[in-house]
Amino acid sequence: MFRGVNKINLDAKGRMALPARYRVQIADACDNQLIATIDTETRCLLLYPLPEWEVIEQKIEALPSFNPAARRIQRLLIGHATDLELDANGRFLLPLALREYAQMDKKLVLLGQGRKFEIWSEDVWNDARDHYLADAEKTAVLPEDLQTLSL
Amino acid sequence: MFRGVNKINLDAKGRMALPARYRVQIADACDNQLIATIDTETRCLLLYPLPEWEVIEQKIEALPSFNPAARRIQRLLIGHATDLELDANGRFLLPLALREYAQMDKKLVLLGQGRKFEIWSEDVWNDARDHYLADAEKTAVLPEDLQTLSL
DNA sequence: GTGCTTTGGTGGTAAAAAGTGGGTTTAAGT
DNA sequence: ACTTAAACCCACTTTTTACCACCAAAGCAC
Repeated sequence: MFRGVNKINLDAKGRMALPARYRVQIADACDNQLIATIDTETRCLLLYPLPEWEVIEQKIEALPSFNPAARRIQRLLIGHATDLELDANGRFLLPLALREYAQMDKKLVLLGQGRKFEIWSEDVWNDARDHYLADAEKTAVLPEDLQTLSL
Repeated sequence: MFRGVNKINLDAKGRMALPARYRVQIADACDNQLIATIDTETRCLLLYPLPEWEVIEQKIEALPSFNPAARRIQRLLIGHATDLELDANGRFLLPLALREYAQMDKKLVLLGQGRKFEIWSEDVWNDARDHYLADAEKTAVLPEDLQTLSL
């Protein structure tokens, strides 16, 4: 399970370093084979260990192709999915197209999200985070499970 | 079950010492493996023994990713959750991002809350405490169980 | 009550690891 | 063939973390 916030700098070549504390976990989960794609709801990127992604990809592919919403997801998610590999220093190159989608400049935030990571432009993340903290989604309907969740 | 209020000082590196009276309990509850994350309602932190946290995390992680309220909780709670380990002197390092969220400087308050702890900036805690004492929440509707609770 | 011992809290230091930058080669595309 | 970009490699700088030592306070015994 991946957790936590990490401030990360993108270097001049568009590379980012995976924080060291995740390296062993990544190494034996997927042999440093990662997949990055876009989040369809928000301007951020999703980062999966390859085996984890393959499961999701299969589910997406299995969706009925005559359904417009399904087609949308297929094109966006699978269409933007990119194979990444860590270099000797634990870094990987984020493709320009994905960086542009997520409005990234130098400062990024890597967010552990269980089986995957999210990568945000720091500015975009700060806005989203403040928005969430300000109860923005509270009025939204909560899933049954969540209403009884005891922290 | 964790109980009690403890005044604690943060040192220059952002480390805090776990009060000695909780040490044995923590050691055999979770082998000194703790998780800190943010409280979404208030500017304070939550501190869980790892096994305790994992139960919660699994519930949150299983929520549907296309539900906005679920996404909010996932990003805020799992996104800010950080693994902590006690050093040889019973201290752990609070990540800068969490310290900033909870507006912490030097003086903290550690609050036993059953299966978890809460960590507050002392100033923030004093304000919140006074606020509670001043009946601010009295008009709110009490859950059924609470109405019949006998102290 | 006084002194000694033990335990908890605090601060600092040094070694290791992680992050960062760049240069060179190889591949790819025009 | 030439230009551009990505992969690989090497080296430096900064940060982190593990370890050590000291001080203070509390408890115990005499």
